[in-house]
Amino acid sequence: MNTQHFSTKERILGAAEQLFATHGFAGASLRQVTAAANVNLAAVNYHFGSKENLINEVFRRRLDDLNAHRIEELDKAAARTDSDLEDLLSAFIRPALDLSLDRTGGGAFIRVLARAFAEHNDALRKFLSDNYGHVMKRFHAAFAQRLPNLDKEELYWRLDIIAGALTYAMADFGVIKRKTGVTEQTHRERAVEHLIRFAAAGLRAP
Amino acid sequence: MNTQHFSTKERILGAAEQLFATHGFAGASLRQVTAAANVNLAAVNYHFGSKENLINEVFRRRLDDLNAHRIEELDKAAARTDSDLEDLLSAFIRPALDLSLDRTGGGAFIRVLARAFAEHNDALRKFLSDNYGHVMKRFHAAFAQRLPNLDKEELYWRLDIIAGALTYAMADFGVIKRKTGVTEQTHRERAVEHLIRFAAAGLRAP
DNA sequence: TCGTAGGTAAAACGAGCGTTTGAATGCTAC
DNA sequence: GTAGCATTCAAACGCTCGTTTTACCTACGA
Repeated sequence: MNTQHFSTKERILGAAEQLFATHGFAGASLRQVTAAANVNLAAVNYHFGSKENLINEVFRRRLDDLNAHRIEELDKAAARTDSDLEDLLSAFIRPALDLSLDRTGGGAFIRVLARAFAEHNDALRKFLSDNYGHVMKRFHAAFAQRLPNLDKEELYWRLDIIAGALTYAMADFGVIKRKTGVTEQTHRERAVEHLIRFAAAGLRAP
Repeated sequence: MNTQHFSTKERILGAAEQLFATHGFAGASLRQVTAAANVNLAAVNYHFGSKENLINEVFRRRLDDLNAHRIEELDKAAARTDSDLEDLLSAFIRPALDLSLDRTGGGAFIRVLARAFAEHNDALRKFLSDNYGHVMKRFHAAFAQRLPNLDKEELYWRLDIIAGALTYAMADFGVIKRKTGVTEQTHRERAVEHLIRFAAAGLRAP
């Protein structure tokens, strides 16, 4: 993580992601971050202006990719005529799984994202809604097409529940512990399979 | 909240709950807490010993009640011969709803609980598992009886997903905004109805 | 070769942190 | 009424926080 061929900005972002995931935004200090990144303390304010803005950049770095992949997968699923509910769910869920398994710290990012929900920060919510609201709209439309008998508002509720369960599962909040002999990757993939099966049945509920 | 007929300890616990929910454990200072509680700064260390211990007491105050109510409701549902899956889910979910609507700050506590999951604190997880693990066991047994064809491990996964979705819904993490003219109470009750319907279908999935 | 701009460095700023201290206060039992 | 105890209070402790300042390095175009 601290290897020298990453730029100062990249090393700060990586270290901040890890430490925000572990200790929270208030709990991780810039002195911890810069020490972990092996850069000078003043580098954060030089490159990012403030701690607040560093937090925003930690989000931007990952979310653009995540939601682009979701749209990409959704388009693929929509193109095929034989795609079902599980395929749509997979388009939404698997990119998050891939990110959580990314070896450059994506797993930490999912935990950061979960913290962001807990922060209940209005500015951040607006940022998420403004930048990624269209993704939710696209998925809603796709699901609505497959579930023509489901009330629109009811569908919104159910998608919200799925997003919550996904965040919870990917951030490893749950009580189910990984068994010895099962890799982290396998554990997460199983969680996704269970989640998709569960969510598909929930969506099909009358 | 600051009315004088509450004891100093009670006023500190109430103010701490609110501020931990809003700003997190690290983000809320004892100066903020004692100011909101209208007590002297030194009162926290006098009555609770440390900030760390104050956090523990905030949990203990609510969780004993919550899980006692869950067991109570579960026993009631189990006693009736015509009880179904939805009744069991209700026994698990409604006490959390009631707590979230409690006018003495229970709503804030649910958000504190969600933060605790995000903290990923091993000591806290052990505390929760030690003190309330038997509740999950009771519910697992009850669900297993109603779903004899469902694999035991599969059931654990699904209950974990439901707990995640519940935490997410009750802590108001979701993107669904309360419409004007709908009270907070009504909004939460609708969330619970949706959640129970969704979860019941998910549990019945093959 | 020199001037300049981009980046890094160490040190310090004022503010706020959790905690401790010791004196003042209120209450109860004698 | 007063001794003894629990509680409250103002003040201060040492420390860490995010941020700013100022000096220094280094590379590159003129």
